[in-house]
Amino acid sequence: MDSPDAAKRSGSDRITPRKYDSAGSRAALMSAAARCFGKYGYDGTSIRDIAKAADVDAALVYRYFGSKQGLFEAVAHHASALFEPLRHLPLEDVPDWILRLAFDGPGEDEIPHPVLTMLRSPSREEAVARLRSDVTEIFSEHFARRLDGPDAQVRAELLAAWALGMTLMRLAVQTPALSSVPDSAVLPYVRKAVDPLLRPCDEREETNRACRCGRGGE
Amino acid sequence: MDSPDAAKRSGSDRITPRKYDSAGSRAALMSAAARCFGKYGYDGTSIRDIAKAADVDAALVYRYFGSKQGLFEAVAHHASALFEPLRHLPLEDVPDWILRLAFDGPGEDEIPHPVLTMLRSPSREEAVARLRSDVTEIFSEHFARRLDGPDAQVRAELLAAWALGMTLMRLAVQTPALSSVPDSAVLPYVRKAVDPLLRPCDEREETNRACRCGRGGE
DNA sequence: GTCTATACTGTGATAGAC
DNA sequence: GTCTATCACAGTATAGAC
Repeated sequence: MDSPDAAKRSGSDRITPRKYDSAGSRAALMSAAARCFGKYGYDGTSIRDIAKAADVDAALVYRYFGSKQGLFEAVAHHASALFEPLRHLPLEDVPDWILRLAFDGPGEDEIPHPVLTMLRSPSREEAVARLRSDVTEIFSEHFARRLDGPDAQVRAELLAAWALGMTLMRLAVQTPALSSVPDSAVLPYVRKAVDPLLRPCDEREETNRACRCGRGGE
Repeated sequence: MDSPDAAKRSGSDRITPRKYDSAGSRAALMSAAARCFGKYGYDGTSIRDIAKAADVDAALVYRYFGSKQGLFEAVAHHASALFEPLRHLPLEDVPDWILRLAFDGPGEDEIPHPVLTMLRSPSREEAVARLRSDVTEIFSEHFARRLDGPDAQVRAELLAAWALGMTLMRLAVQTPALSSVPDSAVLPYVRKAVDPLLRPCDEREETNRACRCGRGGE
């Protein structure tokens, strides 16, 4: 944790106080902060941790972001950006999109999934509240209106639950199959499991429903 | 949070250093710790927070549990206890059980869901690792062996993902419908969505389908 | 713009009085 | 068994030198 070369000096020497590159320092801080907050949560990461990971002085956090909270706000992206496409997505594309929602996110070293960051930062109540309102607005309200039949809101939230569960199994629990397998191996099952949620009831056209296994495009 | 009667004195006075009730103090600490760790995570909870919530002196934590980590270990129950019934559960009962897994857990003020506690305590790496190994052992390994057809491990983990997603939508994201509706309103949809994961392929009763996947035995 | 030094608070942990 | 006092340190944050 405190290895001698932790600072990762630029090879030779470094008497000058780094380059004078405010934009670079700012970006480095934000990148490191996103990683740390996502991995260890808000309370589990200190300003010094972030600064060290960014190879930048800790005081710069306060210069550029005012406080630890300010930095968190700056890097805790709204989850709404992830969910936005659902607004105008044809219903038949929803299963595939749900799958990508869970599988497209970066792996481990890159910028972490915003939902994971918020779940791991329960003390940032505003961030959790924002996640709740984002999910509610897009799934429970907007998308539910596009669903025919009863219990539309429940079904819409079950859809979100499905995506959330797969995401966390991959990124947080890191279960062997889901975190290693390509999304193509999961797609058919997601399609079949999500499908009943999108239809009004069970079998409205039992003959036509037949087998979607063979077809389904691609 | 700091109301004058927060201490909840036993009615009249309290000059004596509480009752001499080691078992009671111990239990109060464990109960408060479970709540706090579940709500705010390991790093978001201090020993003094727990002691105050339990109306017990903070030093007793070290007397009874040795350290903060010790207390966490004592209250961070193995998730395996929750999953254990899956081992000998008839396949047709699995959908209902999955639902109860997500809906039976206590609401908000009682002892929180162990999975939520672990997700919110990323710095207790052993706890997270134990959750992973529990899920892996019971779902990916044991239960997957009971599933016919290909991709049994993926399907078993998708089942776990489904339960995890519903649980977190209710307890962490607190989405309006799922966190208020009774489980009976969700049951039919969970049944239909989970069902395809339990069967080898697509159709269950329609035998004359032109499904290219293997045949649905049974 | 960058870094050092430091103030101040909160935290985990311990010793010892009662 | 319970509680007070306290230590050593990590944490956020600020002031100011360079």
